[in-house]
Amino acid sequence: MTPRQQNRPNPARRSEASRQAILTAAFDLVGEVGYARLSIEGIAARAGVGKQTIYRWWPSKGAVLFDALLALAAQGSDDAAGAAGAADAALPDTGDLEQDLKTVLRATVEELTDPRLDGMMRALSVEIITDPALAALYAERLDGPMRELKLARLRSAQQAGQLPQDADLDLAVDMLWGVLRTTWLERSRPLTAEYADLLVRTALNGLRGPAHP
Amino acid sequence: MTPRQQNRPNPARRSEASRQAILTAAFDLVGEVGYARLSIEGIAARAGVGKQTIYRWWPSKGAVLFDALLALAAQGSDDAAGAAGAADAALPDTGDLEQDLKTVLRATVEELTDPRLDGMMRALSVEIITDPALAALYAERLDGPMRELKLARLRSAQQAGQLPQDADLDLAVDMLWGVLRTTWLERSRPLTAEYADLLVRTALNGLRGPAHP
Amino acid sequence: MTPRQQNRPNPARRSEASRQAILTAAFDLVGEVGYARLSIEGIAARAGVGKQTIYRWWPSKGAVLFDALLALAAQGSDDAAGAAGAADAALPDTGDLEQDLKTVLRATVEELTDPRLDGMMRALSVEIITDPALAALYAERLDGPMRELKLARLRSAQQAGQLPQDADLDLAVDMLWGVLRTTWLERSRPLTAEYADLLVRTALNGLRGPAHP
Amino acid sequence: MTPRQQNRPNPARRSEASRQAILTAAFDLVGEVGYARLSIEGIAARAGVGKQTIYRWWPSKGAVLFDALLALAAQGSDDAAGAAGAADAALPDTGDLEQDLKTVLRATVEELTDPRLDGMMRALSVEIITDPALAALYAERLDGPMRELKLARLRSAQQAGQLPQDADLDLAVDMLWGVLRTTWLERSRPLTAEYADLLVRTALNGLRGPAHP
DNA sequence: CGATAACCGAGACGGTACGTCAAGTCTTGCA
DNA sequence: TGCAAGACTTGACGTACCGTCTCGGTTATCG
Repeated sequence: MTPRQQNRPNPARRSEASRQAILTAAFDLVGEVGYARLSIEGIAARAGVGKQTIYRWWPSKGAVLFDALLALAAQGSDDAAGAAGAADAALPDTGDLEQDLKTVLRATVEELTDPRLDGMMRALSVEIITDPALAALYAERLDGPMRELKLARLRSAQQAGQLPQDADLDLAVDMLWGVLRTTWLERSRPLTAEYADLLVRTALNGLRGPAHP
Repeated sequence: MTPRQQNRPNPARRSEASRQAILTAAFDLVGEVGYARLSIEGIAARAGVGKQTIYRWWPSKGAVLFDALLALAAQGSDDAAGAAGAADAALPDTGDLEQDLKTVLRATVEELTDPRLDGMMRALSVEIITDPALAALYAERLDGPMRELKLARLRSAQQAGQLPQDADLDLAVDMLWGVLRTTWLERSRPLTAEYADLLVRTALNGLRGPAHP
Repeated sequence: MTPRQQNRPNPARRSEASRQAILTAAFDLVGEVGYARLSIEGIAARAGVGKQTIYRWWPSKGAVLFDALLALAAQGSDDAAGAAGAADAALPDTGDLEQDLKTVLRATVEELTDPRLDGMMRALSVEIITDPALAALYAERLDGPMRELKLARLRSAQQAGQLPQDADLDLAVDMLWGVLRTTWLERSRPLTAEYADLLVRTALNGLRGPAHP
Repeated sequence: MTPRQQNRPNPARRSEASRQAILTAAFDLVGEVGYARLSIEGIAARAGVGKQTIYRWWPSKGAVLFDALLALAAQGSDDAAGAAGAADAALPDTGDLEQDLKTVLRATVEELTDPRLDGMMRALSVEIITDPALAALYAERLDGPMRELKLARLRSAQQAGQLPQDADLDLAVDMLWGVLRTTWLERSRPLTAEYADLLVRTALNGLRGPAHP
């Protein structure tokens, strides 16, 4: 028997309408007022919901944001390359690794430039930085699946001989998307398609192995 | 004539003791209770200072944290490699770029593992993500000088023929320290000396190799 | 035709077990946590009953308390002199009015000193003060019958020539029990048998007519 | 040295305007919406004051009501016979005890008939019934002084030979005003001037007559 | 005698108010 | 005037209950 958590509300009786309203309100509000002025009371009011309905189902503001993003991902599962792409999606694989990566990173740049997604992602980032539990959840549910897609594309390239057999693919992912993420978070330089291209070129060089051993 | 700010208190009459007490209290508290529970009132109380004394000299909690880190950097200016190293410091230059970078990144890993610095840096990161003005200040006063040191070391290697003339050194810095930063912020994997080494090796490959093969 | 209330539950199908459990829980809880912390949710939980079962049969918290006291009275109908004595009981009538009244008021003092009854009566008093409808119900169902018993005893004394024919017996009841009640409610002095005795002596004097016309 | 309470706010810096606004708002609101719907938030909002300002200076809603009534008493100190009469006031003393008492009790009836004072007094009564600490405060600060005035008048009558030397004057006060209070609280009969007169006549009989015949 | 309507337990829901914490502003009195 | 102290308004926190409203699951008549 699967162990049951006790004292928890019964998910079977959960109001789907309220859940949707809350996630939508959270997403809308974070885009309108930003993270600093985002409040649970505000979300509840906007969603036309009692505060307790939020506290009943989510442990923290961050968890709500997280679910809002998850819902967004599930909804927009057609956009294979989307940062919030669904689990069954796949990165493009035309055989040309560099070109494919550029396509994907340009799309990511596009997303992070959209003010609503920018606000949402920043808010979630703050929560993740602050709350290790949420960070773990994020790693498992959002970052994990996404990373798997990326790794799959790189493995495909590896099998095609475009990357060395001993390349650290995990690190490759960090280099490509991690750098992009830091640059965006710290606003250290404008995010452009050119920047994405440069990133891909340089990182791939590093992975292809020593040019001058 | 330098443009004058009006309605501002007179810095000449500022109490240095209070300033020091506030910065110390901020640093201590962020290490003890974390960012989420850090409050201006708490800092003022710990510093034995009126709240107004904080509001008089700093525009936001983030600005206090920022100054606290600046003070820390100034104080520990002997540690050339420290993330908080002073402006006149320099990165080690033994002629062996890879080894030097490993040394520096290992030191950075060390710092980010220290709970007090970890707390402080996370707190500041949150503020920077949220507040573009603070991000700009950070870029100018802390990240900028540090980046200059890093660029200097890379330029030195470039002149020594260890890096191509057309290598994008700014991007190199992003790849090395930016990846480290993301990994730390998201706790996506444990920060170790080995990870630092791997990072250096791979990134240098990317820079050394032909960008346009 | 007797007009029927519509939309009301069918009393025939009412669960007696639940009714008893609710009244018992209400009585126990008011004794344990006091009026201020008494809640319908608490009563329902303690009684192992759904909230709706309370709302279905009682219009307010006060009404529950009222019924709880009524049930108590019906249950303890042997104690003729009890404040919660049953309808068919009678006050003692030995022929000695003063002595009989002292007996009854001492018993009342005894009851109001019992912590559980004290809590219950205070709670009910609060509801009565606040809610005129409940006050009317109380007057009709609890205070009324009790008052009738008291009046009966006084009338008996009147017929025995122990009280003037024109004495206002209603006022006499107020003077005896009303004063006791106020003293108890306001805790303005300790409730003792001696106090009861003094009360009886003095009030009877007032009723026996002018000593110095 | 008088012992000082610690951790308490400094009364010297208290805002008199806020204090007045709160007491006025409490009095007005209790008259408008009644005790059941009276809330601290409501009082704060009506007074244009932060909730914390109420919690800073009063321990409970009852304490606010108490002070509101005290303020009312101090303000209306001219009305010597008022239930809220000031400490230096005195009951009328024309030499005719019965007439004087009728005058005073009629005035009390008048007050308790005023909807605003009725609401206020009911609210305070509920709090007093519930909270022994407030009951003690009430006894000391409001009921005590008032009772002293009443006792003074009765003592004067005693010296004039209108009451026996061994009459229990405290009980006399209970009989006169206590009965009135219970009748009012329980709404057991309409409060009229006639009722007040009857009460005075009967109670005085009890006191004048021989306690031990 | 099986359907079908009701009560019942449980508890999710939109709300109101609670009492607390902290934000940022303002005032007072000391140095 | 800078400062410590702290009272002020504001607003959000997370909790407790309110009274209403489903949900399945027993009963317990009635067709």
